[in-house]
Amino acid sequence: MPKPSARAYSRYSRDAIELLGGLIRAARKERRQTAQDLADRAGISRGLLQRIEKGDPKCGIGTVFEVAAIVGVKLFEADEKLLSRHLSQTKDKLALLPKTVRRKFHAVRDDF
Amino acid sequence: MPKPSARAYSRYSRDAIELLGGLIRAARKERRQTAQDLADRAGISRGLLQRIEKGDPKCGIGTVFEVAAIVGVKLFEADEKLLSRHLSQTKDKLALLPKTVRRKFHAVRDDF
DNA sequence: AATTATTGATTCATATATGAGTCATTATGC
DNA sequence: GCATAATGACTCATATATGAATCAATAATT
Repeated sequence: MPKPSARAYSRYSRDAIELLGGLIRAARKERRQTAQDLADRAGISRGLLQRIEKGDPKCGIGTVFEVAAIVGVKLFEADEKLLSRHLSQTKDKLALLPKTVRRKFHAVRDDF
Repeated sequence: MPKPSARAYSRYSRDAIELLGGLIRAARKERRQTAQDLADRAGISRGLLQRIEKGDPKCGIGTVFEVAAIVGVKLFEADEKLLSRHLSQTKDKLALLPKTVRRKFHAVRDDF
């Protein structure tokens, strides 16, 4: 019997996660760094690092980003300064947007 | 008594995650989409979406990326085609790198 | 102004990710 | 070729993320 129901992920998401993991692994090896060593630096277990590098969608985004940062893989192609600037810009933008959104249609009238 | 020990995240990681969450929230509002509606589409609870948009590091990377994809936030600033190409390139590169790395130094001689 | 939808912030039970450990395999350095 | 370190693939116990539900506050429509 197949497992009841895991979560479903789109192709795009899976590719992106797998790519991120692959980039991490490549970067680690280029630095000639051991999996155990990187895991230690990131404060995680070697097993978890293995799943991250393999592209497991069920890893905490915090740990993944942390590991990526350590080996120098950037998700936004932005350095620290640019990143925080972009961050505050986004916050400003959010402040302008309406605080709550309202669906345009109350219900679909299909009874005619 | 302060909580024993949560995990630590670097400034960069926190900023990156918070930025991603903010981009998601901004994109959702621009589409005039309800939090509940987006959560439904992503197959997650509204509470989890809330944490994602707020930038909680402890969310599964799969769910975060999935939500981002739904509202059109591009990871790696790459569309679907570019992403899969980059992915296979990385795989090729990994095939070339040494399968295991070896630490250069067995131990640090500090006994002199 | 009144009504109603949306959101943010909780709490709690439960599903599940993570750490620790083991084992077999393989590559590396000598 | 040998010794050994690194890796991949498991298992299991436990910490923790997630879903469900609720409530108050606030914004948006009529």
